[in-house]
Formats: sequence, C-alpha cells, structure tokens
Amino acid sequence: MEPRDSMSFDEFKQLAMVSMEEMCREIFKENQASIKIKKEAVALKNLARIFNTTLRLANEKGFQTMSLRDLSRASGMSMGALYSYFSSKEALLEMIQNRGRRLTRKILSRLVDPAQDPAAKLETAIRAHLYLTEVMLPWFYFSYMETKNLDKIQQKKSIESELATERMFIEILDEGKRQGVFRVADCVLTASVIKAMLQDWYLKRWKYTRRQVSVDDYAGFVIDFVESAIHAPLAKRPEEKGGQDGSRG
Amino acid sequence: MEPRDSMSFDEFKQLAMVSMEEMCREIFKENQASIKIKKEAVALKNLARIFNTTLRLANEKGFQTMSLRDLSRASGMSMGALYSYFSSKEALLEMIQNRGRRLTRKILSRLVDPAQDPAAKLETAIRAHLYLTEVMLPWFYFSYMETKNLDKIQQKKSIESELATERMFIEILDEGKRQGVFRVADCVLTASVIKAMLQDWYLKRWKYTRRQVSVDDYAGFVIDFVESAIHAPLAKRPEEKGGQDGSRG
DNA sequence: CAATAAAAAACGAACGATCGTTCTATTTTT
DNA sequence: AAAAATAGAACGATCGTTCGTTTTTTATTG
Repeated sequence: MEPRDSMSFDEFKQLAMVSMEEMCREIFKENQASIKIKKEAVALKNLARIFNTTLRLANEKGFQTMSLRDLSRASGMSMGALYSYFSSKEALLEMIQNRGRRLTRKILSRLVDPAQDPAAKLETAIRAHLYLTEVMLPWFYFSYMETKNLDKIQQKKSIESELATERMFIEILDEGKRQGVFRVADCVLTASVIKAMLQDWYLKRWKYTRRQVSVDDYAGFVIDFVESAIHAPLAKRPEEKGGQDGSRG
Repeated sequence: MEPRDSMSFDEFKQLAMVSMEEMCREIFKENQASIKIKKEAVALKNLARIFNTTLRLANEKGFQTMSLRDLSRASGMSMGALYSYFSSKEALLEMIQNRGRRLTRKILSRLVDPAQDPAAKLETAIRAHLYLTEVMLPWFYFSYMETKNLDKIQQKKSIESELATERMFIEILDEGKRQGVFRVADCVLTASVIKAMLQDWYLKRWKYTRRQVSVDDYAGFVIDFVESAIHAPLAKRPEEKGGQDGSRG
C-alpha cells in the first residue's frame, strides 16, 4: 500500500484489522515450541480470544491483580486449556507485548512518506499516531500501565520504542527548523510535549468519550495547537521576532 | 503566607515539607479509631515511614503486587507492628490517597491570586502545578497508577480532582479570551493538553532526569510553548488573522 | 456412509507457595 | 509494675501451575 497525505480513520482501521490477524499468526509460529496446540485455525482463534480478554480484564483491574481464574471465567476456557496456549502468566504478558509492538511497527512503517514537507510530515505523524492508539487503545493503555511489571529486557524494549517515536518527531522538527518553516526553541522538549499530548488520548480516553470528542476532532486540535506554537514568534524573546508570517500552503 | 507572583522551587519545597507533617497529624487524628498507637510522636514518625516506604515499593512494582511482607522488610517493622497503624491493606491505600489529596488542595489553595491578569495567572498555575508534582512526585505517580485499584468512591474523588484542576485552566483561558489577550479556539481542549503536558513531568520523570532537564527548565518551556500557541493567529483560519501582535508586558 | 481408532484439545481437581490478616508472647517505654 | 508497642508464628484463602482424565475432532476402515 502506498503512503498517502491523508487517510480517513475508517481506512486506517481496516488496514489495522488485517495486520492484526497477520501478527497473531506470526506470534503463533514463533512460539510453537511452547504452545501445545497443533492446528493453526484453532490456535489463532483462541489466542485472539485470550489476548483480547486479558487486555479487557487487565485494563479494568491490572494484569497482576487479574488471576488466571478470572481469565478462565471471562474467556470461557478452562485452566488447562489456557496453559495449552502459553507456558506461564508472564509468558502471556510477553506475547501480548510482542504482538502490540510488532503491530505498531508494521502499521507506522507503512505511513511514513519522506517526500512530504516538514509541516505535512508533522501533521501526518500526529494523525497517524492518534489513529494508531485509537485502533489499539486497549493495548496501548495496557502496555503503559504494565511496563513496571515486565522483566528488564522487555522494559528496555518499551523505553526504546518510546524514544524512537519521540526521535521521529525530533527529526521532523529539526528539518522544519533548518528550512525555516518552524520556529522551535528546543526540538527535544517540543517533541516531548507533543508526545505527551498524543499519549493523553489513550490514557484519558474516558474524558474524551464523555465529552464526545472524536479522534479526528482531537487530531485536528492538536495539529492546530502545535502549529500555532511553532509558527509563532517565541514569547518573551524579542530578539527573535520579525520575518515570520505564519502562512502555509 | 501571601501568594506571590513567583516563588522559587526551594521556597515551594520548604512550604510543602511543613504541610506534609501537618497532614500526617490530621490523618492520625481522624483514623485514631483504627490506629492502635496511642502516642502521637510515635505514630507520626512511623506513619510517615510506612507511607514513604509504601510509595517507593508501589512505584517499583505496583501496590497490589507489593506484599505486606515486602513492606515489613523494607520498612523494618514487623507484620504486627504494621497492623497497629492500619486496619487493612486497602485502608493503607486510602490513607495515602487521602494525605496526598489534602496536601495538594492545601498547597494549591495558598498559591492562587485572583488579582493577577490572565497571562500571569496561567504562568503561576503551570509553575505551581509542576512544582507541586515535583515535590510530591512519588504520590502523584502512585495515585495515577493505582486509580483503578481504588473503590468506586475513591475513584470518583480522583476523577473529580482531575477535572477540578482542568476547570481552573479552563477559567483562566476563558478570562483571557474575553479580555482579548488569548486567542483560544477551544478552551476545554486547550486546558486538556496543558494538563497532559504537566502530567508528563511526573509520568515520564526518568526521561527528564536522564536529560538533565530541571523542573524550572520544563516549567519555562511549557509556559513559552503554551503562550506561543495561544497568542498566535490560529493556523489555517485566515479569517481570524490580523490585529494581533503577540507582545506582552 | 457409518463405525471406530488415533490424535488433539479441553477439563478441573489437586499441589505447594504465598497472600492478607490475626493473635499471643515478648520487649520497650512510661 | 503498668501500659504501649513490637515481634513473628499460625490460619484460611487464593494464587500460579501441573497432570491424569474426559471430550471433541480427525483419519481410517469395512
């Protein structure tokens, strides 16, 4: 699929759903040593059920607090059946993390377009991240909340993933700054607060749902807000004023 | 103490430490029915020890995952001793939440100054919140992460507290908009993303520590960033341009 | 197609470990 | 000596995990 300047949320959702199945299959094949189920069709169906039920329960009460008996009850599978799909509770956690990270990487890699100008790139990146977190909301929330319960290796991966996302924004901002279209005092901190705003979408989802703010509403607002901030003369820095009109194509 | 236009972080810290002891005493007197310790001096010293140790352990592995034996070991108090200070693990959680909320309310109430103009108010509010979360970082992180483990009543209180903070920003933005000094497309969403930026300070503290960004650095940046965003003409809305120079006293 | 043997999957009782909590004995302070 | 505070063993419940049994599906045969 070709990357495009703008993609509707519905198109994005469809793209994600296809990748979702793909990822389950990859996970299954990689963990076939520890998974006792032989037939792919059976395994994929039940793995998806286990993953989704776990995400739901863990987002309600936390992964550690959720017992495997809770999971058994909610998923309609017996304890013995569950242990045919993973070797331990921690292994289940790792599989879920693994699937989410793969899915994130896969979807994002399809959406970057090096040919765009910095302003368009910024808009695409913000929108793509919000769409992504919207589609995979349970996972992102889960992943954020359970980081501390992962082993050191997995924690490293989470941090690395976080910093990689931020680095992408830093590069866009840097490029725009060099081209003179952005007026950024500190690219690292700016990328940091942009990421904070994007994160709020899945961490405080209840708030936006209650206020009937759609993902497109929020995306539009954040894009405008950020562009206003980095197109304007810096407040309290009179020596940097002038030579700026703020207009874009 | 009189509210002032600007207060250094060190002054703020001192103010907070005094209130901290005060709050422990209040908590002790209110829960005297369930606390088996008679002498205030002993109770206050050990309550503080229990609270701080709990916050440390819970921020490492989560409150539910932390066993009371962990707490016993880390605090150097026996199981029996611990249960002289609280009636159950959940009661301990509530006491900690209670102390944090009180402390927050107390400190913030001392820092609002209705006489300031909107821009100064905004700056004071941002700085005060960052200082507050810096001083009480373990609690804010704890409180955020453990919300889902609270009972319904305590959850309501947390949400209410979150919305109250946001409302404060909404009112400042609204006032500035009415006076024509702020150019805000949506006060609610703007307040929301400001809060998200403030929250990032204590949720991603490791990142800022690693980069050697101080709380004053971050406060200064956020204030500049937000003011740039709401002083500038809105991007992509040419009909709202003009008659704006962005300068302030 | 029906019957049946083999393979795959699901089941749920049982195990040891650990949890929150209680309680009595002991130590420390008054 | 009395009161206050601490100690740590003990209890029942629940946890993650295992394992022999039963049920379901697939393959084979008459």
